Amino acid sequence: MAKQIITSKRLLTESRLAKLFRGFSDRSRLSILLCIETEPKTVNEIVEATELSQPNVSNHLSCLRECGLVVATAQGKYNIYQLSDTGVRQILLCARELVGKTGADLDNCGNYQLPNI
Amino acid sequence: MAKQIITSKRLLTESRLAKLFRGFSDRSRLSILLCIETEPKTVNEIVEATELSQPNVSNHLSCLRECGLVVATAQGKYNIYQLSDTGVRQILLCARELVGKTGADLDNCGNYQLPNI
DNA sequence: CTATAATATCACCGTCGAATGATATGAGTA
DNA sequence: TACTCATATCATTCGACGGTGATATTATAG
Repeated sequence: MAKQIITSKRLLTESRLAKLFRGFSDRSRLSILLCIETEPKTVNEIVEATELSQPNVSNHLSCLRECGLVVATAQGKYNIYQLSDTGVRQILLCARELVGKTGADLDNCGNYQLPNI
Repeated sequence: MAKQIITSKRLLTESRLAKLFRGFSDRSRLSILLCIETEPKTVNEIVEATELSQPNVSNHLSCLRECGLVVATAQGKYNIYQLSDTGVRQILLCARELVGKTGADLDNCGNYQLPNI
C-alpha cells in the first residue's frame, strides 16, 4: 500500500517528465522554443523565423502554452510569446552541451525519420 | 551563402537536439533511463523494474545506445547498461526541477495520450 | 460599420514509431 | 554436445500525432 503510493507517485513523475520532454522533442516545437529562447516574439515573427505554416505554429504554441513551457501576453492584436521560465532555457543549455559530446552518435541513430539537415 | 551555412548549421543542431529529446520523451525509454540513473543494471533487472516486455526494453536500449545516451558493457552473458554521461543525468535533474514548477500545467495539457498515472 | 490584419480553432488525413510475437544469437553449464 | 538462460533482432500491426486547409475570432484602422 505504501509501496503502491510510492509507485504511482513515480509514475506521475515519469508521466510529467515524459510530457515535458515531448514538448522539446518535436522538430517544429523545438524550432519555436529556440526561436524565442533569447527574446519574445510575435506569432508572425515566429512563423517567419521558423518557416512553418501559421496554423502549425499556432497549434504548437497552444500546446506549449498549455504545458507551461511558454507564456503569451496579448498586446493589441498581437500575441507575444516567450519562454515561461528560466528552467526551460536551462534544459536547452544542458541539452546543447550534451549534444556537443554525443552529436555524432545522434546523427548515426537511424531510428527516427527526422529530415537530416 | 554564408547565411546558408549558418542556416544548415542551425538545422543540424536542431535536428540533433530534437533527436536527443526524443530519447527522453518516450515513456518506456524514460523509465529505462530513470531506472539506471543511479546504478548500472542488467537488461533483466531493467525489465523487472520497469515492467516492460523484454523485446521492448531491448529495442529501446539499442536505440538509446545508438544515440549515445547509455552504454553497455558485456559481462559474461549479461549486458550491463548505464547512463553514458553525467550530462544525461544533468538533463534529468533540470527536467525534474522544471516539472516541480510546471507539473500541474503538464497534467492539464490534453495533447498527448500518455496514460496518466 | 466595414475591411483587413493577426491569431486561434478544428476536422481530416497520412505517416511514423511503439509494442508485440516469433525467432535468432551467444554465453555459460551439465 | 545438448540445454538453458540472457539478450538481440526483425517483421508486422495499429494507434497517436503532426501537418494542412478551411474557417472562426479578435482587434485595429479607415
